[in-house]
Amino acid sequence: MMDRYLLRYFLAVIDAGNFSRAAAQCNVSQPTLSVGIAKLERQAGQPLFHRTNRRVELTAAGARFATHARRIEAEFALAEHVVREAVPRTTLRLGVLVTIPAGWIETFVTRLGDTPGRLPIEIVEGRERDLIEQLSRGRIDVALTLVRAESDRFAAEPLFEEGYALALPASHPLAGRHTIAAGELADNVMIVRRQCELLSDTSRHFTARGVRPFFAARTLSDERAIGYVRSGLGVTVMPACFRDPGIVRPRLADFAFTRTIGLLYGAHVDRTALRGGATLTALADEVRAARRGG
Amino acid sequence: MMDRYLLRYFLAVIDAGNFSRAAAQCNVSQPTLSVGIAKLERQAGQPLFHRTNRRVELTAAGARFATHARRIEAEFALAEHVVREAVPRTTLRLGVLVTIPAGWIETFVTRLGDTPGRLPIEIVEGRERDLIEQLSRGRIDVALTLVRAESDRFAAEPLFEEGYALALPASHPLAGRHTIAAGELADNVMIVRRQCELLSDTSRHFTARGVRPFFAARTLSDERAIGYVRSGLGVTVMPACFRDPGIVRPRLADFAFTRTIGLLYGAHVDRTALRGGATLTALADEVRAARRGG
DNA sequence: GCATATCATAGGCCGTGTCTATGATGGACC
DNA sequence: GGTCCATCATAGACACGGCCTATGATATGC
Repeated sequence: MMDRYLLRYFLAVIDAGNFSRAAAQCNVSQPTLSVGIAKLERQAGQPLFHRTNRRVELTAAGARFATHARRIEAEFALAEHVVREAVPRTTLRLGVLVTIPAGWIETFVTRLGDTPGRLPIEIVEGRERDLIEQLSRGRIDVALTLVRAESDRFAAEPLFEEGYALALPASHPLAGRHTIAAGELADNVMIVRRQCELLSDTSRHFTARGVRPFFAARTLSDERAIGYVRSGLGVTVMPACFRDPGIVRPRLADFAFTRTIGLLYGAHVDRTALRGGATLTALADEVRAARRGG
Repeated sequence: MMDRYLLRYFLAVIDAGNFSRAAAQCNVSQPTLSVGIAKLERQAGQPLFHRTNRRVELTAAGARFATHARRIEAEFALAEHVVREAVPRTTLRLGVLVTIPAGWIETFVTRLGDTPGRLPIEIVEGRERDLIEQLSRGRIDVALTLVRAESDRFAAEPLFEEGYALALPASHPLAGRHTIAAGELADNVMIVRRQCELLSDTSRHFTARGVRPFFAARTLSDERAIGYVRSGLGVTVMPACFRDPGIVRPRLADFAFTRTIGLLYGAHVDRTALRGGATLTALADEVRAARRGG
């Protein structure tokens, strides 16, 4: 496995023009450097230098390799430098729970263009556990996701709390009702939102009440689920925040689950610095506004 | 000095999520990986992971470092790959002797745009010895420079031979003459072309004939030298190929030096492949045409 | 409170990168 | 043509350090 010190030998030979000077430059003896280059060539599978007496010249393979070797060394130097100095992040990596309406994020991103002091943004979608994992890996900086009382692993900023509700087509016989019991939906075809954080609870709720529906669709997208509902394919249960002209959202009786949506901050980020930039403030405002007005 | 294996440990921890799984992934024991990370952190000057029991999370420094670590690993993989496979060069790196008229190269580059099968080109200027060094280092592929009989280090393709001549302003008293002896220029102010491959020979030629002129300018650019001559600042000696409306080029008596201009091919390049592409053919044609017509 | 998971520490083994010493080869120079 | 000097390659010894097993410290979960 090609090691770094071999690259330094290699580059030194290129720069110095011969093995002896290269060895001196690397603070090793000439034989050491010689076996090093030999080892590198063995690993490369072919000679990297043409040894004529009096001087060495790169072979074609050596010339190709040199470009990458230099880049690697430069990147090492940069890495060693950057790990010490606190360079501010240039992009905000935002995780977004899949069960948050896509429209909110679209609006947020659209309006972000006008926000002064905004950061370039990078969005990563995922389920709750995906986002938590990405957050702990340092792959994202902030997650717009569920905030749970028991999750104290990350600094949390709750934005709103909401319940879950049925989603029926506007033409559904029960569309005018305010609250509907599970039993009343016994004959209804249903749609499974596979990404839902409450999937098993919902399933349990119905089976416990003797309702074992046929599932007309299993989807990972809430937008498609809404489309199916609107078209009359079936009904489903979704977070209350999802609204659409073609569907109604009556309560499901005795289904008291709620969720709190908010921001979770990765352990590696400077939270105040992120809030200082207007980006996250804009996101929080947008989410709250969408929740109220949606 | 941060070694490659430490980077692999580091990245494995990020990917695996904890030290034990990372160690397994690297085929080392957990303690080995543990001391490896500790070593890396000591070299980095600060912790890269937040160790809470149950899991590890990247620190801010760790997150910054991770980007570069991944890039380095990717580049290593690429280097190992590229050194084996013969990927054709995508650019032709051309060295050009500084004492070759800039206009030739400009015309060549301009016309190259129309040449089918051309390679993107990258030009490196330098004196003869600079180009030879770059060529042997594999930094350039071909050099348009002096071809000497005794230089058999590189494959050579001569294009033309020429002498050297005086350069006088068109208004100079001796401008009409075909040949001028050094002694006739005793009172003339001269211009030193510092980059000239024949500088010392020229100087010797004059001093040997008792001419010790005042030097009005020392320049590294032939175009500026011509400008000085044209403006009447002084006279100089240049390769015969330099022409300009404002100057005349009489011979310098008993100055029999000539030079052969041609292409030198780096040891690392596949010469036939390069000629196969139309780029070098175009260059050779252009140089010969400029020489004839110039 | 025991079982289980985590990462850290200690001490010894051994691979390998390093050294010095020497050889092989090919100009340069008289 | 023989000597000198430069080049890179090879051989054998040393020792640093990366690796192991064994054990400890600490927190979580049933």
